[in-house]
Amino acid sequence: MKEKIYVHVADDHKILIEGIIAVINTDKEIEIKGYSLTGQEVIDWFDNKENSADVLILDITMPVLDGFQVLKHFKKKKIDQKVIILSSYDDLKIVQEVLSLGCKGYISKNNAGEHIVNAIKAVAQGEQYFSTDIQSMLLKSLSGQMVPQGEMPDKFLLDSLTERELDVLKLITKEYSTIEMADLMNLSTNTVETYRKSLLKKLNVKNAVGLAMYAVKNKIV
Amino acid sequence: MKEKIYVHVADDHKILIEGIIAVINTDKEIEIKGYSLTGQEVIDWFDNKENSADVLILDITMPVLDGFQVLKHFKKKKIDQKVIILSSYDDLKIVQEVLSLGCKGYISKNNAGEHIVNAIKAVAQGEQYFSTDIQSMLLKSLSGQMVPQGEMPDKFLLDSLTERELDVLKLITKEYSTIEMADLMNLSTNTVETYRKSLLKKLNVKNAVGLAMYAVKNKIV
DNA sequence: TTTCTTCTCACTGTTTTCAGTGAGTTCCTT
DNA sequence: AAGGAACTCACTGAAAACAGTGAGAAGAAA
Repeated sequence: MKEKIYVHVADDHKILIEGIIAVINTDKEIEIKGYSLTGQEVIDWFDNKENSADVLILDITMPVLDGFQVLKHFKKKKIDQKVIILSSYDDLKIVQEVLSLGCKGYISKNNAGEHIVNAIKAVAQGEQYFSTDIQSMLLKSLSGQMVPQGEMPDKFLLDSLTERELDVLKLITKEYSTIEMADLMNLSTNTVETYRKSLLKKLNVKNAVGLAMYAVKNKIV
Repeated sequence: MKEKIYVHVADDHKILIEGIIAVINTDKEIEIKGYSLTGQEVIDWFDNKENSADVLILDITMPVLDGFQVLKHFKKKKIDQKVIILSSYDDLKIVQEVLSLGCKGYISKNNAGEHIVNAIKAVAQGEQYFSTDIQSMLLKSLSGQMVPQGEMPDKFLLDSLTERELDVLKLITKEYSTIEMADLMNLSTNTVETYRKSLLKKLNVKNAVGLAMYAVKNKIV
């Protein structure tokens, strides 16, 4: 028999906590050790030396200190608490934010039931866990298929660039010189210069730095 | 009984292909349909209308058109071929590059054996698949935990920059030339050049683009 | 067939950046 | 008072980027 995994749950809706407890109780390896209804309660609970949990299930939106602030508290105090975010918002920026705050898992409430047990076990073993919809979102964002809300990439200009121009643009952002690019692409330096100048003109910037910044803004790199 | 999954393998080392075939043959659901030793062969094979495969296992480094170019070919021809990259390079940039080129899976050769069958099945079903080491690398990069090998942690570098150097760095990202900066800051061009060179040295990059990219990565701009 | 785009390359010149070295000033700290 | 860091400037030479113009080849589209 394996060691038990102890879990603390935090969400401002008690009915949801009860649901989670019900799901978790179906698994003999996992045991609930208390719950909290606000971020403040979470912090207080863990501040008490007598309390501890292998994994903390944490909601983002809570009154009196939200999930972010709880994570920030752990980070500030250098407490290496394993946390799984249970969120209703499938927003890339939120996911990235909590990841950078050291959380180890993220599951959306939509399909929490099917994921929560596996997530707890994975995180307890030191792995990371993301529900399938979050995973696919993360991968899309990585492969540049995602459009961050608010700032639309300049589709117009972007589409006006040819394949070769894009190749050169990418290499420029990697600090390649014209000679190096020509070498790598098996082209004449004159040709690479042509693409470089064409990029400057099309994107209406005045130097290579402008090209690089454009590439960054438009998620080409 | 499920439908068979047909797979084509491409790698310039025949011994590796044989190994993969051996592993795959242990699973009755999957069947090999040909192999290629160069990127050109892959393209030719798929260009032949009589040939097809549910999944293509593709090496990156190959003579006569590498994996990148094969992916580009599919993209250009708007062929929605499911591809799993089998690479010896666990480099974030490469992973991102092939992801943006539409590949659906990425496993490193280190632990290909344990992953390849699952990868094929997952991708065949339309999912994405990444071996655990690649996954953790991707997640680290997302949460900003990635520390580029060899380099000093960026906090130190960033702190080592003086006020004036930061001023110049910011202006560089705005496409200012040395003369323009000198004018704006009421300094000699020589002075601005000094800061510029100091930045290049401290941040260990080779040109202004490198400086700009550093500034972006470290949210200076 | 003609037109258009893309890709390729060349030539000439100017401007800017990069590299190395040296040095005087102020201000802060020990 | 001495040392160090930051700020300032100068000079030289090489390398790279930028600017403008022109043009042939291949392929797709009208």
